[in-house]
Amino acid sequence: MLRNNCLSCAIRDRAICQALPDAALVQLNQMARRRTVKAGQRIFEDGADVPMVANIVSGVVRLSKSLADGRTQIVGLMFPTEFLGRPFAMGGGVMAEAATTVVLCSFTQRQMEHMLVTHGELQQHFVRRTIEQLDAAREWMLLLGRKTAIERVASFILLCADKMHPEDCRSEGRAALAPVELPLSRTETADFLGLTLETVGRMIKKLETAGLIENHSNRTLTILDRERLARQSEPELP
Amino acid sequence: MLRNNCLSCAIRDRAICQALPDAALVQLNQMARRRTVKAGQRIFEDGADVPMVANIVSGVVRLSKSLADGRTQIVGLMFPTEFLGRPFAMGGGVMAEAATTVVLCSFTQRQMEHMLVTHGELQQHFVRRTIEQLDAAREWMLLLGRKTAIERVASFILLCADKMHPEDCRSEGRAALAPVELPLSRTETADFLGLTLETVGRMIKKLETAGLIENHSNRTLTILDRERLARQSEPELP
DNA sequence: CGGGCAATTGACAATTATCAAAACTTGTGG
DNA sequence: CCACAAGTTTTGATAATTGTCAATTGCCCG
Repeated sequence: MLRNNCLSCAIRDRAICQALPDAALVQLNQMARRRTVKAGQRIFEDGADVPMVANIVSGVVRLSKSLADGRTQIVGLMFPTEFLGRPFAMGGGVMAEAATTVVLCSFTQRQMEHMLVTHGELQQHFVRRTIEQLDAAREWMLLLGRKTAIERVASFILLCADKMHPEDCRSEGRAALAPVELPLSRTETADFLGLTLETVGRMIKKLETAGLIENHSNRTLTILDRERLARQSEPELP
Repeated sequence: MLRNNCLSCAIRDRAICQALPDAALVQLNQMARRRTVKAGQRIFEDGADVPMVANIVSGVVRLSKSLADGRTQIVGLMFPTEFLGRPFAMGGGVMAEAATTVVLCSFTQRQMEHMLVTHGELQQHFVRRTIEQLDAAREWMLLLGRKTAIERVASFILLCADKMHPEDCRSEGRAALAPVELPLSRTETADFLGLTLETVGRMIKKLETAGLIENHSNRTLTILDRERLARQSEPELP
């Protein structure tokens, strides 16, 4: 009896499961547990009793680290199809929380480790995902260490747009683009960009005044000129 | 005929090779190539003709990313026994250069991929190393996004001390500690900490005035009070 | 011993943070 | 459906950390 149906899963061919042939999915089905986590709730803490890993089916997860006095840095945002957790390793000192309501397809760490060892292609997909996270972290290090406040905010808006509407990246010029749902509050955005909430707000306004975006509700905006926004997100060649 | 001797290698049981039994080392020996890179020289660029990977035998490698206008961020420092390069993936947009004179034990990407697929334990050690790099990157994101200038400099000195003299971490209190060789110039340090070289210099002096360190030549210093330096590197609980 | 790069020092500017108050959402319950 | 409360966000005034620019000093190596 299958508790879920991997074969008809929304992310079946975009998550790491894509590495597995239909046949092998039966095995996964027996281990997978669907779980919904409401916005703001903790998904796992360092040193949880039962270490788990999961595919993100929908929603956005934020990973964060903090200093003892409360200063917080969001060190990663994870979107649907991404793989959360760390087989073959512990710790890392990050906390995972649901930024929006999240649906997970979860496994125990042990279960996943077994699958990875058994299925070589799955292991390779996992390695690739991990390396992608490393690349994303380093890209963000460049942002945190060297970009100005307005460049950071522009980069963040583009990141959200690209992750939420992958199609639009390719569409040319200033065609009407779908509104972007920001998965973070101002405070969280500030913690992601290494700024204060006030500075984030001011920069968003600046981008709006410049006509690059249009700000609707607190969490929604439309990109009016993607090209100029991209130019604002990092300098161009002289 | 063996070009090197893995069995007697200085890092044989600390690099990922530790995963392999002596018997399997014969295979490695046939592929490994020792290579010395002088300080400042490029090790690999993104999209090199022959993608390579390597164990760092001695010296320090810096990984960096840049914006088009020249702003640079060092996104990783790699020390002896660490594994450089990315099997099963390309790109990442980072440049690897020798920070000091470096000795590498290098392989082509293809060779290493073959070894990883063939030897499960090696693969797992590689995964663990990659995850360690991810953790290090995230720790640095916290530093870049949220720490003050002096906290950053203190953190950097401690990082160098710990990586160069792993023994001293355990030694208690204010016993005489070996002098620390900084592998980076002021400019490079600034690019690692997301500061300017002037600010780095000022903070080093501040730490010296406070009696936490003693600054010898430009690249050498001694930690006089490790405990207080650690306290300066991040805040403590109230 | 001198040339050249690297580091220090100092004066000043600027970006971003801090603090405080007002305006606005959002959700709840009558 | 409206009113109200709580939490966010915006706005403004001011401060502070860090950056910029320029000049000097120091150090390494031929």
